[in-house]
Amino acid sequence: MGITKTEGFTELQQRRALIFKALGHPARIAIVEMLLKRQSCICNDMVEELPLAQPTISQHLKALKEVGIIQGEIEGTSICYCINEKVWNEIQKDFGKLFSSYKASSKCC
Amino acid sequence: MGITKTEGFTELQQRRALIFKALGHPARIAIVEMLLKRQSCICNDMVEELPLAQPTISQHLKALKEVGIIQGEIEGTSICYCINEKVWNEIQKDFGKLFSSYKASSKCC
DNA sequence: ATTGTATATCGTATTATTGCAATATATAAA
DNA sequence: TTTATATATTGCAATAATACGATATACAAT
Repeated sequence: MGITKTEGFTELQQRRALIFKALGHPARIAIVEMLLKRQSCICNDMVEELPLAQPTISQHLKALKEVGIIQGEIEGTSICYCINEKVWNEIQKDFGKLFSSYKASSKCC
Repeated sequence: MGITKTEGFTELQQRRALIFKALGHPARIAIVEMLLKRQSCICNDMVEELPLAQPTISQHLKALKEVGIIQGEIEGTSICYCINEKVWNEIQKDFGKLFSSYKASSKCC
């Protein structure tokens, strides 16, 4: 139905899914990569670097902002985006835990 | 348009986006978590544990299999799924690199 | 052969996502 | 005030994703 069922899943599972989903688009990956590379924030630079129209990029920025991965600050006539340190660290920690919980096994496959 | 533009993005950006997207649903997170917890593989167990119908779960398993995160093996009348060790380690490494490339900065925001 | 069990696939209704043109908004500069 | 620049929002068309009933497939047991 296009609608995602949430009942029956834990809060953590839902949160993880939302974060992964937010990063599940090449444009949003590219945006995050830009913000990681230049510690200083950007904005119109993204519109010039990415192969998408300005409204589309604005839309992707909004999606990343909604889950807390990035944040923006007005700076004159432009807007300065950057990684949200707190959220980023939380994600890094949680994903690290998730990925390292794997123990190889010959029990199957 | 519902269709994702790929031209203009690197192979790595696209690969990362596909992995994140594959994990961007609570059911698929739950499936991966089950496979992480029990080293031994599962199958019908997922249908019994998850709050979704069997065809829906089969669909989610397919999505995870398509990006290589999990793999299945026929075992009599049932199918035994498990994490794909090689792919999992690759993802862990790449994501680790991505997340650790962040350097906090007071240059903005 | 028939029955039961386990999965996958098909078809389809519903909703979400993507992309962009047009437009609105806001600030800075002239 | 007018103009230019930077972003966001709206509206919409096209496509993808989600969920599930119905059905197909495959094997095991009787």
